[in-house]
Amino acid sequence: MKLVIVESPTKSKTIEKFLGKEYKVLSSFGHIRDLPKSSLGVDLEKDFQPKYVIPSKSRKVISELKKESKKAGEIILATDEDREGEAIAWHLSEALKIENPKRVVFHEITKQAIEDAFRTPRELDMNLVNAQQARRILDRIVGYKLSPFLWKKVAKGLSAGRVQSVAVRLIVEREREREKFQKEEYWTIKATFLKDNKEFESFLSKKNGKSLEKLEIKSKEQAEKIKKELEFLPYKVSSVEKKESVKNPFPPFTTSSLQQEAWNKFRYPAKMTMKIAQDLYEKGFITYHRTDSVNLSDFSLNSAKKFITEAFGKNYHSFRKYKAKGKTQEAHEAIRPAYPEKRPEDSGLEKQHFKIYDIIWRKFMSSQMSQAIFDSVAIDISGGEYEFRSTGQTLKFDGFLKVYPMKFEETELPDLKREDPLNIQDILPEQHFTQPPPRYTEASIIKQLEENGIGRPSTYAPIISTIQARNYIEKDENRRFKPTEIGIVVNDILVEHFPVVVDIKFTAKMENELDEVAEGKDTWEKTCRDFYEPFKKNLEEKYEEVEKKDITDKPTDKICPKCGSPLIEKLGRYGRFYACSKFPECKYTESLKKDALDVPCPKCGKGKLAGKRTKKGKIFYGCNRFPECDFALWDKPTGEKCEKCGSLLVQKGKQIKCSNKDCDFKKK
DNA sequence: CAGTGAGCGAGCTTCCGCTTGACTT
Repeated sequence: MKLVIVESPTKSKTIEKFLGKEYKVLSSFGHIRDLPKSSLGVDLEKDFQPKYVIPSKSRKVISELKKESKKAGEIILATDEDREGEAIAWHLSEALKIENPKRVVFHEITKQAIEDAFRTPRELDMNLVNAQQARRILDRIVGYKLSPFLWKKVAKGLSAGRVQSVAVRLIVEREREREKFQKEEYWTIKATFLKDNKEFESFLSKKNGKSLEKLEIKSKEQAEKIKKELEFLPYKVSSVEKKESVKNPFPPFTTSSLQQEAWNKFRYPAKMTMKIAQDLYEKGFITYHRTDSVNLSDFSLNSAKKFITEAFGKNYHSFRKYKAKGKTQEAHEAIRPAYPEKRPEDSGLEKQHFKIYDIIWRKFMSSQMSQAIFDSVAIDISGGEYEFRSTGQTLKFDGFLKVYPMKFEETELPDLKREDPLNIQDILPEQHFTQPPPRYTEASIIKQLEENGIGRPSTYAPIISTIQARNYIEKDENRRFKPTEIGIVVNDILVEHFPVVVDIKFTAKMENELDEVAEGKDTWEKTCRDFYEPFKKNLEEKYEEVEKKDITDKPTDKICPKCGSPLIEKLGRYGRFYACSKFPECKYTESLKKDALDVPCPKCGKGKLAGKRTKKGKIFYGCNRFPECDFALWDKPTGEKCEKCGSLLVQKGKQIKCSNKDCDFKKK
């Protein structure tokens, strides 16, 4: 018997089918060894020697694998062909004490590819393993050295890391841009012209042959003055430009683009999308859902061709290969339907699962289709020193849009020729204001991180959860991210005192060095040393330099009701609170009541409801006289009362409903 | 994932990346 070990149980099931009876395929369920959770686990005196432990969760897996490996005549490690996959293989060989592990990698889960791969096993690539170790150790040092610094200088329980701190930084910086932003008024001038009893729209575009800048018309007066000038001018067509324009289809999904589209189309949080994708993957509907690759297997390309040709005709099909921009560690395919001929409507899937499968199927199928073709026309109309421009487009050939519908405007312009005279019908000045850059959404922050190479497919969703759990950021009323006060304070400390680590380019620089290690041009120890030596020196200085009080404390003129000493305003993990200046002798604290709603408690009538947090960080609304009154709700009360039963109404998502479980009252 | 909590400073917290599961002393 030959034992094959892969990292995922679903992968093990599928490849077992392709291998003969003499193979047994088992799964490691991801990494099986790691640095210990409760200590640094890196010997800084001995060249960063890591101490690996087997977490309790992996204990059972390992003992099972050990048992089987003793029976096996040969052990083959078939984890993914990337840094992490190579490291898992190495950890397995160490933990299971495998003498001469055979390492096998394949890019595609087909009989042919797997058989080929098994005919050409190689040895473990220790350079690649060492690049992973360097990555792991650097992340551990950054996280486990910076976090305690924050505990000491700001508040306990805080955290910092190569990835999360940059994510928070982006959100804080965006907020600052918004605060700094001064909106500017500007005007555009829209006109309607008439030709053969057909009206069409046009926008003022030039004056004296010079393009009008966006902010050139600044006020109503200015706009009205131009309007007056425009009213009595003679107009004629000065140019007609007709051409074809094309729109190409999009590449198939990666984890990141799937998460973005699921948010943009359905407002699904990344975590939810991943849960649904996991189900679809386990049930065999889609390929692996944690990937940064846009590659497609030959099998899938042929299936797509067959499907498209049969369903829509040959002219709708077009072979397309996609390449990821930038660096990727391509161990998988893009996310695509496992069996492209299985159309969403025939899948038997429902609701959320249907919606996610549907966009995966459409994105994949359309990626192999022809471009859409538009007839577009641009018409310039001159009058005196002014010029208007009208643009129109009509769809000539839908191509991939047949499967992947997109909103676009179709406007048909009348058939005009140069020198045609025109009458102006209506002149409409329109007021606009420049807009501040928008707050990040789950979709746009993931996009931004990915573009900077920060985080991996398996971590985008957890990153978003972590920085919310730490209370660094929160969602506003439009489910967009804004930083909290503690988030801003922590970010500013990191940016001021540890600029190297929270540099947006830090990850990219690290990746370059890891590549050197992977290519054997550099050692992992040197990579760690080059980072750690200056980091250590800086950290020591900052422990001296930075004063906690300066960051968290503000004096107040309030007096402690318990002992009469002054109260101080302090900043904790969950925001500001008042505390007695005589702490620890007097432990009096008081909430700042910023989060109290203007909703009286329906139980005691004396208190008000206030937003609070459970120990796990989940928000609920409870009476501010707790513990004397224990009234609490999960959903945010609106302040109104139910028409049916008189209980409080609450906001649940978009819906307003009654908080009384036995009452079915709903609104909107 | 089906129930909610009073301490935030004083003590065991924290990283990133791979993968699913849930008795263990």
